Amino acid sequence: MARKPQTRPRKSASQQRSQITVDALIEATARILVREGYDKASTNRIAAVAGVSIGSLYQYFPSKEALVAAVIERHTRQLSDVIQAALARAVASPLEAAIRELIGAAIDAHGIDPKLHCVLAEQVPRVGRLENINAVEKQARLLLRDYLEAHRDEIGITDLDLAAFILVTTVEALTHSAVLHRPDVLTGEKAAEFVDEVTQLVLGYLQTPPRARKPNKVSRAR
Amino acid sequence: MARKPQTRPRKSASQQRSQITVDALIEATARILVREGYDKASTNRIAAVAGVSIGSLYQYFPSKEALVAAVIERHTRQLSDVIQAALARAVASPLEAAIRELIGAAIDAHGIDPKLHCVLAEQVPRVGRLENINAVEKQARLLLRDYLEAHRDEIGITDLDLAAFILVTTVEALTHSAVLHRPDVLTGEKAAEFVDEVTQLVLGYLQTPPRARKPNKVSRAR
Amino acid sequence: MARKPQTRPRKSASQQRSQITVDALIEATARILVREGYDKASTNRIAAVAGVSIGSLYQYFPSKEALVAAVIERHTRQLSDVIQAALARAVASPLEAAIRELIGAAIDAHGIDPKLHCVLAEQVPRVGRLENINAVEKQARLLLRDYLEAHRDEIGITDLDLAAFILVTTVEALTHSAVLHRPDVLTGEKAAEFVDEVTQLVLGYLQTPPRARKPNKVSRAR
Amino acid sequence: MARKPQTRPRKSASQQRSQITVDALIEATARILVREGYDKASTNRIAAVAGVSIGSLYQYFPSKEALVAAVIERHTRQLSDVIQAALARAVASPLEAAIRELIGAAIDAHGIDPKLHCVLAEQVPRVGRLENINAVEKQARLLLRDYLEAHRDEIGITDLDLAAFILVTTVEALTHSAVLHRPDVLTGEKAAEFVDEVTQLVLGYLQTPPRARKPNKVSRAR
DNA sequence: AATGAATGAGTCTTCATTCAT
DNA sequence: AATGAATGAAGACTCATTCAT
Repeated sequence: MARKPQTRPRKSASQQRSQITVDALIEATARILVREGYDKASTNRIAAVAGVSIGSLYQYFPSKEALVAAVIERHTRQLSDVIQAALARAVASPLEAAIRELIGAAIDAHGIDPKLHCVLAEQVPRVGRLENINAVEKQARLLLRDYLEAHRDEIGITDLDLAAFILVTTVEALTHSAVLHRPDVLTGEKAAEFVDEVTQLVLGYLQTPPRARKPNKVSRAR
Repeated sequence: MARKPQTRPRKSASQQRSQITVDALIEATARILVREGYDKASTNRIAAVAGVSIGSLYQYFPSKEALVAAVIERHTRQLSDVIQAALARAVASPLEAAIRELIGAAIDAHGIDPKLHCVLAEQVPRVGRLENINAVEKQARLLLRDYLEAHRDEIGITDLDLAAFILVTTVEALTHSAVLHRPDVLTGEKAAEFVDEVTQLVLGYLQTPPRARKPNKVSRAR
Repeated sequence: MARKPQTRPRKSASQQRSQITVDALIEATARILVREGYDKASTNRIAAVAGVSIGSLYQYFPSKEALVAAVIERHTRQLSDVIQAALARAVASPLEAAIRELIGAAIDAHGIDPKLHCVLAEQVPRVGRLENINAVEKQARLLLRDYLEAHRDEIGITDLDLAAFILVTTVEALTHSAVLHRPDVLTGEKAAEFVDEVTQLVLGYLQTPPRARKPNKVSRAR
Repeated sequence: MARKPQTRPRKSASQQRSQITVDALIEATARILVREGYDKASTNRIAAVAGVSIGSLYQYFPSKEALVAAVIERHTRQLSDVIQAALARAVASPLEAAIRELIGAAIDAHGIDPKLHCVLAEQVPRVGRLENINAVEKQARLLLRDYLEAHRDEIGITDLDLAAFILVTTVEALTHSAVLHRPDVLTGEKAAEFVDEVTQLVLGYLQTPPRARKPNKVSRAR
């Protein structure tokens, strides 16, 4: 790779140029997805918005799908960074602080590019390479499980996989749904209340003593 | 709709025939969505599967969007019926039984046509009149709010709108996500455990005495 | 098929309309191939020349290849008819008359649409469905072989497969090449001379007594 | 071409380098034509296979057509050399030996790069300057005509142009067709038989005494 | 009403060729 | 000279929708 010293600057220059093109394409895709929706995101339109020829688009992305996948990946990486950082901070914290950290991270994550997040969640067909939109959640599930394991004696739950699944799903859904349907609760002083409520929800669940649980069957109506 | 009895039998007959055609088209659309995905659901294909000419399709539905909207509406109505029935039963029940009723209803609702539910949720672009997929949730939120209001003294929460939002979102998300990612927890004996856990989550939240809540701020990392 | 009597005329009418469209497309393809060459024969251009929308083109032909294949088939069928008829006449004729019949048929066949014949022979890539351009020759080979078998005692050759191969290839090549490179020998009084010469070539070969053949090796230069 | 000896070594060096590049490009083109067909032979692909940048390709060849023409020319020259050599040997030989020489040469020529020969014959559109694939035949026709002229008294034919045309076309077509459709007759002991048969065909034709020819008309069916 | 042939705007994608570095 | 990024005209093909019968 670094074998041709004299061509390095040249190559570096062209690599830089390529990178600019690639970035412009991803950015244009994201912008179109947000502003006009998935259906309007045709490759020709993306190229035009990126200020790049359609030929260049196909030099870097083999298909429209690959382009959208790149947008997803970029967005996912940003989310992931926020979540990772929060969980890293949380790992040494006591239970409640950790939970608050997690919830705060979820809110922050959903604040990264909310419009894009919605489009990716609602309009992009989860098929082929595009189905790993939920990768972040999976990852969060695993990390949280580890945390719960380390704090096993503080909580009254035995099936930690299930608990992690429930918690991550709940926190994600609440944040996501709040962004979409109740953006008011995420701004100003209401935000703190929202965090408190969700913390309460989660904490109450985790700390329930095992004996309080009654595993009686429910008669489910057909 | 089926109220007009014997009068004008001829027209009634043709109305009936029309209804059959309409149903066939909606059914064909749903089947194709499930079996082949949104992208493959072309109007010509739908007409063919419905055993109807493309011309007739456009006689009853002005656009492809209208067709998909009809599928959504039909599915939504089915979900709605289940939820409504459960909430009607729950309205006179004590808190825990009501919660279990709600969770059971959510699970039942997701069992109506899970494949179609997923496709509608994941592949159908939520644009134009197609965005009322979430109408059921809205309705459930209102009904639940009424219930909580009636049981205000049993619960330690003041913002009932927020509480209803949190509960409905949580239960829906957990059920939906379980169907998609952890179908195992919804079958056999695990199902009861799942209901218990979610009940615990919800009940613990609702019953927390107001004094136990500490509204201290979290330092949210950027 | 003939079950719906009352719709017959209607259906027949639309079938007729379809047939007109199909014919127009094949004819347009052939014309473009002749006038502008294979490369210029784009589906959009074909549709335009046929006075038909591109959508209709794809309603009847799944691909450009299918369209060209249809042209080949149509041309091939015409050639085939001429050859078949000649061989049918020849089957009861004595050797020389049969040979003359065959050569005459080859010339007639090449006169059907010489320009198209050349384009098909020279410009159409023999790949996929398009490779059976040579089907006619194959068929002629088999028919001729049967004839030779029936006249075995008049000819001095044992390997009839090889003989049929040689004869068909030779006659086809001479006619084809004459059309391309020496069109003069196929018109006017020269035509008769050409037929005489080729007849002589073929007849001389077939009638050579076996004893005249000397199978001595040739030293082939590398 | 390689005549300029030691003078100006620098330039000579670069000329040499250029020649290497040119050869690599022609070779790459030929290889791709053979391995993947005409359609897959894009200029970018050719440059890549040749280990040369697309820019350099266009430094040496003004168009794709020029590149393919160079391949044709190179192949044609190789064929030509074989044919020329054979005819040079044949010029002093008696009739039968000369004929055998010619046939052997045709077979050898078709053995030079049979795959490439087929691709050039079947897939490369004969348009523009690409149509001189048949140049070799033309040349052979002239040379053979001269030979026949010199041996006029041994043969029973008056129209030597026509005779040369018939002979060259026949021998070429038989060899070509054998390579394509009956490769078995060109290998092992069958090869000798094939040469014998073709020799017989040609010799029989040439030696027919004029008086044996009967120029009676054929009634050609329309 | 029903039919299905016809429409054509618009999509994805390729590839010969140019040109800044 | 060499490089390879960029270009964009053009091609194959799809599909929602219209309309003559």
